[in-house]
Amino acid sequence: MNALYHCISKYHSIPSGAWDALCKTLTKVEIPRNSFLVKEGMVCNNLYFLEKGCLRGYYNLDGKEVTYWFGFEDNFVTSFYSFISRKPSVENIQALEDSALWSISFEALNQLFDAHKDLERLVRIINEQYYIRLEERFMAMQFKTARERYEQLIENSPHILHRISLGQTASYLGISQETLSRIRSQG
Amino acid sequence: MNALYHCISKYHSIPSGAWDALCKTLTKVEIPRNSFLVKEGMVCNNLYFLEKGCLRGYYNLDGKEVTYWFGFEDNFVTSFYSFISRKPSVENIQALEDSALWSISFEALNQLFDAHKDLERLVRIINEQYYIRLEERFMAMQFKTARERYEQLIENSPHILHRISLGQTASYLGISQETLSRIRSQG
DNA sequence: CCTTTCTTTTGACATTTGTCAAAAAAGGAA
DNA sequence: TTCCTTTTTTGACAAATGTCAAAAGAAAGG
Repeated sequence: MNALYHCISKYHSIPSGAWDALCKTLTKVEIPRNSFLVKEGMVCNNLYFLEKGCLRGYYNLDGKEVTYWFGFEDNFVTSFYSFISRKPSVENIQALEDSALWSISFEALNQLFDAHKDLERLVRIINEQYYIRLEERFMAMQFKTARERYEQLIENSPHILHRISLGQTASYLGISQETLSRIRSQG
Repeated sequence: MNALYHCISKYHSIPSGAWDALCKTLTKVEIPRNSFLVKEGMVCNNLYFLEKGCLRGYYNLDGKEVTYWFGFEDNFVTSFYSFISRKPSVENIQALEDSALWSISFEALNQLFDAHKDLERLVRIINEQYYIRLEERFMAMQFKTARERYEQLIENSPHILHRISLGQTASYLGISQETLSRIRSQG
């Protein structure tokens, strides 16, 4: 759990009592490549911390898989809409590599919030940071060309290019695989 | 402040002590049409609740104004990135109509969080709901055509069409004004 | 090493959307 | 009303990106 502790400390320092309580409720989850953490139609009851491996979030649109999100080491992962609203997920979360995660249920997390104000603050702050990241991606999507978005990806998330296939990267960028292939070969 | 009280009650019920404390720190702000609540380059120190009127968030990209957000009655408004990170805003927030808002500073809000756990919970929950909305818009932007996004706008936010000019609506949808005009005339 | 499968590249062409310029329409002020 | 300004529409054309199909390349298994 060192990775988790190190990760959350960057957002907000946690008293040891709260950390201990958190540790007690965390469950380790290991899933093999290609298996699913969340499937559409099911309520996602857990928030995860990805310790090792790599995941993607995608949904089905007109028979196509649309990837809109990747998770790597030290990322928090969940089907956010489902986890928060307690409604069935519209998305799937799949392991792209053998992965190891720490899991906490919605219920347990909310109980922790009642008991440990610092944990609620931590999550508030993390949510805010994730909001800002989504906002950045949103703006890029709305106002930049395919090539600019690709260049921004090289700049900001080069690890994606190393660990993710071209087709899925293209989907993530909101362009077709062929277009990305052409951009990459200096088209 | 009735509108604010009614609005936040939908998210989380607030004890009267916390509500009183909040009221004491709120300042009323009234700004005329076309004036600015936030200008790029300045740190946005306040979170606002829009009681009356209408605002837009936009930034300048290659000499063009790119509108990516509108605020109406009962919306919370701020330059989120700047408010959270305490760095200069990259965006402008401008009144499209004469507007009335309630304002709270970053500092005052964080002091309230220390004193009233329920207020921090409220904000956490509101943040989560706003995250979900942004996620929806993001997905629409990434994977739907201009026409589909317009139809989704009619469905979800018809008030935008009534109160916002065509050019700004087009920008919000991530398309040119001409394209939106053509879509609207059944192109 | 060979075969099979999956991923990436390439070509030809269609579609969507953007850009520029001008005309038309709508709205405000005197 | 009449003039002036802003917004919206229209046309012609260009650029960006998607789609389909096939070929080339890379990875995996036996």
